[in-house]
Amino acid sequence: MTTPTGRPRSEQARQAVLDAVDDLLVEVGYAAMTMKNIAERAGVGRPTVYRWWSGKAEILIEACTEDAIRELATEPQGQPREDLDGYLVRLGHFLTVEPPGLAYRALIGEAQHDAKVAELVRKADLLAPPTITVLDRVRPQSPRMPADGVAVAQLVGPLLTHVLTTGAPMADEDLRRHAEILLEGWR
Amino acid sequence: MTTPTGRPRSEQARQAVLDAVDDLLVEVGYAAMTMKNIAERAGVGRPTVYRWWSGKAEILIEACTEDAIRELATEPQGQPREDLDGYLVRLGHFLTVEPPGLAYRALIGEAQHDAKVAELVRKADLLAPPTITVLDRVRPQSPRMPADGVAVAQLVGPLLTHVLTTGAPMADEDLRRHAEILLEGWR
Amino acid sequence: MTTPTGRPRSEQARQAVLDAVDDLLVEVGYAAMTMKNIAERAGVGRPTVYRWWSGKAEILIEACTEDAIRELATEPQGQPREDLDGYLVRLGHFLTVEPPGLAYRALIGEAQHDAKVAELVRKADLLAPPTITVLDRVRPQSPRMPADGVAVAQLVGPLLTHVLTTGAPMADEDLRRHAEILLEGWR
Amino acid sequence: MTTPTGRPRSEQARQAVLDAVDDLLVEVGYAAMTMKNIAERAGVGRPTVYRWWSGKAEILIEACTEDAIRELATEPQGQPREDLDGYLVRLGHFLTVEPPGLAYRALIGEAQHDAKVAELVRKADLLAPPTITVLDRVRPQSPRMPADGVAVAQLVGPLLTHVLTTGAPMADEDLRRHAEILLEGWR
DNA sequence: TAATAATCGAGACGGTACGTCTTGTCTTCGT
DNA sequence: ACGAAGACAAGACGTACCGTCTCGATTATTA
Repeated sequence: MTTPTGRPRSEQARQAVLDAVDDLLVEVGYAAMTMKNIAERAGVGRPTVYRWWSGKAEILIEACTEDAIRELATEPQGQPREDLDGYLVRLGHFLTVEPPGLAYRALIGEAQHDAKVAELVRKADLLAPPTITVLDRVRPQSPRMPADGVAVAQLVGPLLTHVLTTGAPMADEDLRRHAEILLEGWR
Repeated sequence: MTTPTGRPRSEQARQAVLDAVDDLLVEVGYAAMTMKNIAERAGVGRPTVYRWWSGKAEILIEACTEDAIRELATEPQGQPREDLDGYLVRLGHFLTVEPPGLAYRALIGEAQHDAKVAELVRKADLLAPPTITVLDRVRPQSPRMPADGVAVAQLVGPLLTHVLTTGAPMADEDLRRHAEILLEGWR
Repeated sequence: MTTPTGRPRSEQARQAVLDAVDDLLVEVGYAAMTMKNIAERAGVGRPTVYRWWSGKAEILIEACTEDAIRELATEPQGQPREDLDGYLVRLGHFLTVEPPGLAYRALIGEAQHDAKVAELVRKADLLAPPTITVLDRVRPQSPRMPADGVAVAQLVGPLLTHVLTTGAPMADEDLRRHAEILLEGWR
Repeated sequence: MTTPTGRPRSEQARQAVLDAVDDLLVEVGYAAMTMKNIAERAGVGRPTVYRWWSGKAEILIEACTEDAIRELATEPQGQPREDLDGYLVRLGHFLTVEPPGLAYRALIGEAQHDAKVAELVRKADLLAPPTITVLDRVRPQSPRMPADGVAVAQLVGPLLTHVLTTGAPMADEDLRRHAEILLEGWR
């Protein structure tokens, strides 16, 4: 066992960087966010940022992971269709309006250009936990629902794809139709 | 009416740029591809590139659009499930191995950071035409299949999402399961 | 023969950089002068500075060489002693007050740390030409005056050394004494 | 009167720093010597270095002052010319080959950029003591030799200037000529 | 024999210059 | 008028060192 020596990491600096990234994402967007202005906004030296994160993607994923899970929690509804439906509407809003959702999209985007970010996104697998929570509610009425991996993809894939390729959420009506068909297929 | 005077645009230069982009995408990837090295690789002045395209995304979309549609065409199979299934396998390969597929993913990625690219991607809507072709084949046996927009999303969304978030295609077995459930839901 | 192609070097940018260095040397001194603030002061991109000069020493030597020769020119005096004496006083002032003289000292200083600068300083040999001009005037009365290299060193060496090690010029009285002794030794 | 309490200064740390500076000067040169690598080389914390010295120049002057005086001591020769001559050859070697001599040149160089270092160099006045020792030997035969300040400058100035501006010592032949002329002037 | 206090090595901190890179524009000459 | 070549201003990149700070641990002196 080695006792760490030297000055300990400043939790204040860490939090300032995470907050700065949150703010900048909203204010200027992912593309215009640079390691330089993150450091300046956080009131932190640039090397301090590089000491703990290798790029803006890594900071962003740390900044938004917890938020995402919390924000996607939904109350159980009476009916399976309402459960799925409500969740999809919630998710559509998350991905097109809320900062952590926009951050997640930016990260998926970056992942297509950078293998390191791809690995981070793959590991974070942000949507799986809240989606599985919802799926578990409808599982009793859906005996043919496939394994989690496939079921999650079936539920959120169409919506996520639509958002990523058009920038807009699917119409509520279409989401309802989608949920209905899936439930039918899983029955 | 103005008859253009002076030296006309060089078709040779245009083609050299498109070829350079194709090559560079494979050799160095989207991120490392710059307007500078595109121009150098094409043996063309940088201003010539900027004169006709506004950025690498625009060049790329011009370079790969036609290819995509052609490469995703599939032969009709005997059974609906085999039609969908074969197409999905083909699409998985396209998105993870073939250059136009990788280019499309890169463009979707860039679209998350750049509204102008998002617009290009939205307009190109690369996957819809070949997907609709396939859907039309199974439509007779799928009376409850929703409108094209939703149906396309339901079919390819789970796969595309999986590729974009993990970098790998879905397992063939999972694709089969997915097609089966959808057909059930559409029946 | 190769005709140079592309946009030619901007003489305006070159002059702006040389002027900026002159100004900054006076305003903030050699140590605080950086490639960054030279570029900013000149209203020029940093790469433009690096394209033509490798460091501030190289810019400075280009900026002050011509000035130096011109500023050290002295009128012939009636007497040999007055010729040497007047020149030494002039040189003391040059080295302790005038910008090109301060620049030259800074360059000699830098030369002790950087072999490349040392080479530049060696080649410029700023003091030799004006000093030889003066020596030529007293040569008729100084038959034993040694070769230029040694004579220049004997005349200006004591003063330059004094300035470099104390920052101040030698007292006029001491300069007079020095010139007198040298003339005696050369007679 | 206050007797200092607390842990006393570590003489071991002080010596380690001085040794590290000596080594680094030879190994990497003055320019590449940083407070950081001095501390690392000495196996000492950076604040410990800053606690006792304000910069590398200050350390260097402490590290080499004593050496210089000792190393420049020369045996009395029979003849005045041989006394001066031998000393000048010795000094040329000192300034171009021996570490303390190189350190002294580096300090004179730094002094042109930094007033604080200039003050240190001015106070150390490294060459005066050994030079005066030699001058005293020839004073009996040199009734017109001026005051120490001027005489020292006259003797070593030409050589030091030559070394500082060219990096090389003067030719032995030229040194001999120089000494001869000075003695003539002082007679 | 404690308590006190200044030192020590280690290393993170905010700051800033470094020299390189790419961006998109411009200028020049040749086609 | 368009082509290539390449210089231009701008500014982010990631690294290095600066001098300061905050640690826990050590080492004398003082009480």
